Amino acid sequence: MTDQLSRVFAALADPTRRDIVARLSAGDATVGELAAPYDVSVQAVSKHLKVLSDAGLVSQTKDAQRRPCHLEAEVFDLMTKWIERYRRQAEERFSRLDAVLAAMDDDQPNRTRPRAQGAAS
Amino acid sequence: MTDQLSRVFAALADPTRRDIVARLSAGDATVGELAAPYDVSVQAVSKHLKVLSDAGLVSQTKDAQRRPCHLEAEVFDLMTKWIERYRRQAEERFSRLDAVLAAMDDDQPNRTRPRAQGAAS
DNA sequence: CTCCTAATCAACCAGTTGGTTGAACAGGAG
DNA sequence: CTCCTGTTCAACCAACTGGTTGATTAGGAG
Repeated sequence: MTDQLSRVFAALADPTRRDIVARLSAGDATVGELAAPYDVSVQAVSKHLKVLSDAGLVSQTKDAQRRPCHLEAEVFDLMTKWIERYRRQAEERFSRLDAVLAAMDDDQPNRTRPRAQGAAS
Repeated sequence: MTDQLSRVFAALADPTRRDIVARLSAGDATVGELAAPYDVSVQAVSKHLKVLSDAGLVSQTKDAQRRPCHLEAEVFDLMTKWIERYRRQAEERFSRLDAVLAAMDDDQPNRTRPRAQGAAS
């Protein structure tokens, strides 16, 4: 799982990590602050933050002993782009199919419909 | 990992599964057709399809022995909504911080700035 | 009916994941 | 210096993942 997109999706597949992202979207926070609401160890949260930061979703800076965490929102674009590409493609296919079916109905109302496979590349 | 959002993110964390989604966005396909390009067994691809269909990303119908797979694009909205929510929130926070910094500059041009953490983009 | 094809089920294996505990490190505070 | 705080490192464990092979089911073709 070497590529960033995989790391980003994998990072967000965990509810605790999504929750951490949600809280960081409201403002930076230290590891301890982030760990407080959960009944898992600070070490576990530290691991979650490592996963998030390996995915490029979070960055950490130094402030004495503290490591304030900051959300890197740009990485979201990577996902959004990927998602939008295929959603748009799928939707276009639907409308094309609809058009074809409509044309066929106009043309020969009683013909059986083809399987919706024709647009495969 | 019970909730659907987790299942969707986890499903897309695998490059092979993302590739399958990409191909299905161009048109429906059978398990065998989907397995052909990869050098893994058909069983492995069948497992990938189970993961995708458990996530609600893919549905399978029956056509004799064949199981044509179809992409369910609506599930993408679930992700997009989640992503957009927190990205927007984070971006609003940035602009608010920018406003604060601007106000400070107007007020006392020579004061040292707080750590420029928020505006880093 | 028998044979072939498409797909899934079942058992197994190596590697990863999310958690634990205990030790270590870095940096103020007394 | 010593102590306390915040965080990470290291080793370990149970559960899950992505892959394999072999058996099984479902359905058309001869």
